[in-house]
Amino acid sequence: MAESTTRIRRLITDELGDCCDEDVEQRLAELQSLAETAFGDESIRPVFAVLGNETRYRIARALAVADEELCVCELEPLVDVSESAVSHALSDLVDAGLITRRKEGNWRYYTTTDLADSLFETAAHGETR
Amino acid sequence: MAESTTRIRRLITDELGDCCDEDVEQRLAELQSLAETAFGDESIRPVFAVLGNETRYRIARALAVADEELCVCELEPLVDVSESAVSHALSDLVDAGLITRRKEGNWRYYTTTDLADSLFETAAHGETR
DNA sequence: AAGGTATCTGAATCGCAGATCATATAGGAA
DNA sequence: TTCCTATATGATCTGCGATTCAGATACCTT
Repeated sequence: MAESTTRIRRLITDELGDCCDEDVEQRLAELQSLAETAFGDESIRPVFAVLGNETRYRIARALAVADEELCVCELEPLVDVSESAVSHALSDLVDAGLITRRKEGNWRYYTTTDLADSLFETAAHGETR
Repeated sequence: MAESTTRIRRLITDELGDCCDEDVEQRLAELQSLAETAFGDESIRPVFAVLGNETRYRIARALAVADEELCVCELEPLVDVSESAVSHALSDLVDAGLITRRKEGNWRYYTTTDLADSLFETAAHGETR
């Protein structure tokens, strides 16, 4: 603790020309409050992690681009992994809230959720609004 | 090839009641075209992968929430890893286009790009527009 | 110049994520 | 029921990613 604040103190000194203990306390308190705001809900992080994998990304992208539901056997030729891997990937995507599953007989039809669609759209042009 | 189309053929038969070779060819061509559209630009995937890691996610979130630039020594207390790990994480975030670096003397100031801000915003309410 | 500071970078380690294989489940047809 | 099909799940293994350590770099002060 004592050691961890020395850089912060020097930083404040550089920025303001001077620095007292109170300044350090205040900056640390600000950072603490920042952390609470920023890390309060980390439920979105797994969504990014799921889309970071090539197999899952490709499946999600294919479902987003397709204007219809696709079933497993249609997705399999699009990625270069086993059928089992596709199934695992689909489960992960469903768990992350990025796609939905619909059963019909032996076939399972998948499509993207609004979350996935909006993330891809945002990522595509990279601007807010 | 011959074996990989049998499920597709059965699927089309189930869906349309009948299926000829031409139907299979057409569906496969559609999937091929879908793949080209969906996978044409995968430059965004690393962005998701970068944000999937807790350390990098937290740093990016902190910078997004802060209404000012932050330097490394202010970010370090927010994550529970070594200073070196923070530096690695920052490099990865810069490479992904999620944050920018500004030098000032010995201090490096970081802030988020529009891409990061819009991705967090989109992820937050999970809808397009 | 020399010494100190903040940060970065490369090498090495280690744990976990992502793949496959084998098996389980569930629905349909006979 | 029994057999086949499509998909899911569990176990296992292996390569890669995330971290740390050690050293390098760049900037400032004296």
